[in-house]
Amino acid sequence: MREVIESLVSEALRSAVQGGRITLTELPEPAVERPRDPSHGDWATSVALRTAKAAGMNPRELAQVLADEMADHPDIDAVEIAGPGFINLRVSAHALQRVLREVRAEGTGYGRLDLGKGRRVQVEFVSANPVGPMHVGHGRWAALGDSMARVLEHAGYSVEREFYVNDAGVQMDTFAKSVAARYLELCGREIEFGEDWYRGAYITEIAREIFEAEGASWADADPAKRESHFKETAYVQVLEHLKHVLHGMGVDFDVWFSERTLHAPSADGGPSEVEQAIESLRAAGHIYELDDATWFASIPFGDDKDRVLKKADGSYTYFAADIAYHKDKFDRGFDRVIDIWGADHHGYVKRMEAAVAALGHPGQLDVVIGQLVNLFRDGEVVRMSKRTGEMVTFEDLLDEVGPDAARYFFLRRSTDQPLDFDIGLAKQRSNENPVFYVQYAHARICSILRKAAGADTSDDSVDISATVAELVSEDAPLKLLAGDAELSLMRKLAEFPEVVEVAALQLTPSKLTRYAEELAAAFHQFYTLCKVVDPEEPELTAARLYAVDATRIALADVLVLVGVSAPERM
RNA sequence: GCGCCCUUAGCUCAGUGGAUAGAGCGUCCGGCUACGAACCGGGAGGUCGCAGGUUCGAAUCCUGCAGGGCGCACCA
Repeated sequence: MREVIESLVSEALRSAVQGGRITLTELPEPAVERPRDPSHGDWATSVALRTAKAAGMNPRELAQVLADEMADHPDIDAVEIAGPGFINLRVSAHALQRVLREVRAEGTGYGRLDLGKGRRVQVEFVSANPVGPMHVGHGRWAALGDSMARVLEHAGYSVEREFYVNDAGVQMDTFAKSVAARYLELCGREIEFGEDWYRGAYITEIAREIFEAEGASWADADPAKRESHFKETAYVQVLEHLKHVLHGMGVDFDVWFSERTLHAPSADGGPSEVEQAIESLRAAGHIYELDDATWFASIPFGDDKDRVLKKADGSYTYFAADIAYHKDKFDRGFDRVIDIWGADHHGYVKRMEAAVAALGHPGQLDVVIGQLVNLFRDGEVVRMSKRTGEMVTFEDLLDEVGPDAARYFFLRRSTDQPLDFDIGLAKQRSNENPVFYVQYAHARICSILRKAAGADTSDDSVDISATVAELVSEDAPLKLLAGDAELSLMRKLAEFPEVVEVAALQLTPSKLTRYAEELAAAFHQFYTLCKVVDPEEPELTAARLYAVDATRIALADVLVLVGVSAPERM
């Protein structure tokens, strides 16, 4: 619809210039927007205000010339000039009714766009260290990343979801030591527990599983061998657990990328990917040696200071591995890479962007910073601590509120806003809970359709799509849908492709929950004012059933992008 | 000290340089002998943190200040 309006305005400008009614050396952008106030119409353009000076006319005068050019378009009912020189356009009922046909024809594909033109995008998110349970923030990244991927797919990108597994490095060793210590306790040994070791109850659980499976045989083994064995056993367990929890919220990854593979020698025994990445930067002239360390000159790429890649002791920094990781991503052919990180990593963004630019992919990395989650229960802050073992984990939260409420609440705030998550509210089945408000609209529609079809309302096996196929006819006289509530509903349905576009361009899936609530509200208002099933008005009933079914489809579509179910009954 | 994010109604938050700044909750008033009242309608409630600047026009862009959050390793 936006394109239609934009070309209408551009056409009016061109025609007015050609006809000599205005004088411009250059045609301006159409500057089309949706007015905040619905009484100003469906669309407005400020083009007359912006170009009045260049055209040497006063804005209202210019607006009048342009309005005259636009008046005859079949999709436009009214063109009005308002305020200092806005041109307000009202879309015709006919054009809105056509939207209903579009929604039903496209079904789950309604709102699909070709912004991506099939370009390959990778979204990397969660990437929690596999040394313990995920915290609630991980849940937020999971919901955010997965919905972002869904939106990008809907907008025409080819998307892959990836989880970076930090299976190398000291936190893995700490993890192994911690598990080994608990294991030795179970074997009845006295142990000394390191200060920075992990103390969560889950460590003891893992140790117990190993103890039960393998007995006390490792108690007298060489500590290094024992820890190495425990590391592998335990981390695989944790990783499987992470997959399981994420899957429980409907989040599944295409690729689980192991950090270790970056450090390992190549297949033919040559240099590792980390070494190759450094060499590739060296070849491009971005590497120097200082104080026995190898440095990446990142300042020229906008970083605050240059960064060490290889330390004086010969080992590589985490950043070096991350550069290799991102080089690997681009080597795999992605046109665009999106990383979702917690706010506690924002200091890392500049150097990563610098590295990606130095590797020859400037501007192809987007880092989305997600602010943290504060958990509340009945107004009280719930503290999270990775070490005390008393934290509320992402899994705990999911068990308590369920995947629908969890995903919906995680998406409801914009990403750069810290999220206050109220467990009590998420569990409430009341009008205070927005996820139920939206799902209720969908269930209510299904109920109307069942009722209209004369279906037995107690029969749970009634299939809604079969009901619809029988009930809703393409011959329905949609021109009868001309009341305010009906027009508002159709306007809201028409907005969906724009919402997908904005969410995809700005990487802000939170727009979806807002839209879902607006669409649900438009439907509830329509329902209150318009009786759908009326035996005395068969024509009107047919038309309204058509509109109701289109709403059902669009609600289901937006909920798919959010990642929340669209129940037929509640 | 430096950097990033935030500051909008009593609360939680929307708000792509446009018109009289919006929603939900809370509060007050009203609506089921019609298809799901888990719903709908209406009222009250604002110096958009403060001060400058840019322009036809600023909650939005720029600068400074204040308050809050998070970071500033040859850690990962």
